[in-house]
Amino acid sequence: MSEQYRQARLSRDPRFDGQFFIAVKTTGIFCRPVCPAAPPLENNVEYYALAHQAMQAGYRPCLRCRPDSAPESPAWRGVDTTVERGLRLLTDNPEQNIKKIADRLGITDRYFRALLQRHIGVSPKQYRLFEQLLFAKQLLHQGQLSVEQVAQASGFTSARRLQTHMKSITGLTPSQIRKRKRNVNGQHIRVTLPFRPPYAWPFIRDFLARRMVKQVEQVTDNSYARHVTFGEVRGWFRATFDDQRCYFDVEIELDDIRMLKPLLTKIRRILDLQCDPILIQSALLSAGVASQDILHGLRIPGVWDTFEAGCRAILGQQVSVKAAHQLLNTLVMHVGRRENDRRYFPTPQQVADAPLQELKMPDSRRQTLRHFAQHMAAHADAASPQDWLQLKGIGPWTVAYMQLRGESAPDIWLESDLVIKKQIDKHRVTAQRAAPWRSYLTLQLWSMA
DNA sequence: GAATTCCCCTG
DNA sequence: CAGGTGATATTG
Repeated sequence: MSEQYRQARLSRDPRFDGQFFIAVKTTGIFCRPVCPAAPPLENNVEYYALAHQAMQAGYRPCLRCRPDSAPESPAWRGVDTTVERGLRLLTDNPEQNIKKIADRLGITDRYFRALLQRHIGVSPKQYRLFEQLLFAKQLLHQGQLSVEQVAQASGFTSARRLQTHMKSITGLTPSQIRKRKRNVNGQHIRVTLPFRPPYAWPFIRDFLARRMVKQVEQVTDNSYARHVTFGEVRGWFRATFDDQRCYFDVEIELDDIRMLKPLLTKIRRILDLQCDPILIQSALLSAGVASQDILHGLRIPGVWDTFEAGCRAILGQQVSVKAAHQLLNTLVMHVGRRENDRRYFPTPQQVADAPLQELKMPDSRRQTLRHFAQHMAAHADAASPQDWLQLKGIGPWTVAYMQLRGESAPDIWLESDLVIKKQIDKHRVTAQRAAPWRSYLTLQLWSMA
């Protein structure tokens, strides 16, 4: 195992970035496999699967390669182990208390602590703290936000707390971490979101462009931008693709800086940045996709949330992508809130209350859309696929589409889709062999049509 | 015990 | 003024 690590770090191959971390015993610093610094001697090196473990062991993050900005490991790496699920829950629900998380895992909080301690040597609380610190570190490097704002954005209740912890873990104060002067005049917050190459940007771009909602989204040759809302909080982002450096350069405007983390999580999902393309590629090959047909770096193009995905799916029933696109734009034009030249995708309540007469489609589908919106308005947080299926006019295809695009679920197989049916025969693929990544197979087949 | 808040220092 | 730090009272 350590021989593989050795080769991976010496080659500095970005495909290994985020998979493990290299701690250097002589300096007390830990790095990413892509660190530009001279590779340390094997004798002086320790390997860790998680940045948190290296920090727990007393190492501080390297200032050159910034382990805080390594791409996240795939969400599904060992998706069945309780530990991995627990870690994911801890990061995805930073506010929720440990006991609740243990409940969701079906174990007691005491056992959860013990489990984490044994497997990764970090307590749940520490894990969260390290996570916050790494995020804060990234924001400090970006240089747009004050220390106070960074503290807020990374989930600390005060700048004081950020300071103490930052100093105790890295030995440096927040402003020392920020090597350049703070850029107060910068218009936008800027963050880089890394991915593991390759990334099939042209595919994602064209996919998004063909379904783009005017005034809400904007797709250019190398970027995707949109206006968003988190309840009352409004925001905007633009993610610009950088193939060379293997990241998206993201500009952000936000009313409430505390929403920064949730927004970045959304963007990561929409652009499917945590995907491990090598894994996907081999899944596609074993399903029987010809190697010259394979789209290298294929990702799932996400949408903002399941409600929006549901609207898109319902409006896309029985019609072409082009017609669905037309309907979607009509819906947003008439129902979405408008402010100056910007427009926001409508909320479930807004759609539920709208007459929807402008939509040129059968009345039954209008009803479906309305019922769906009412349902989503009533059960905003507890929406589940089973519930959606109960609604008249929502069948397996629609639900699958919602999960594929709205949740970026990796294993959605749109078997009832007409295009997919044709493609299965034509290319003689065995979908089962692509599990648990059949969403990618679905997209691959769509793209070949 | 740890977090929070406040005060005051420095550049 | 922004940021860093020690001291203090309060809290669970």
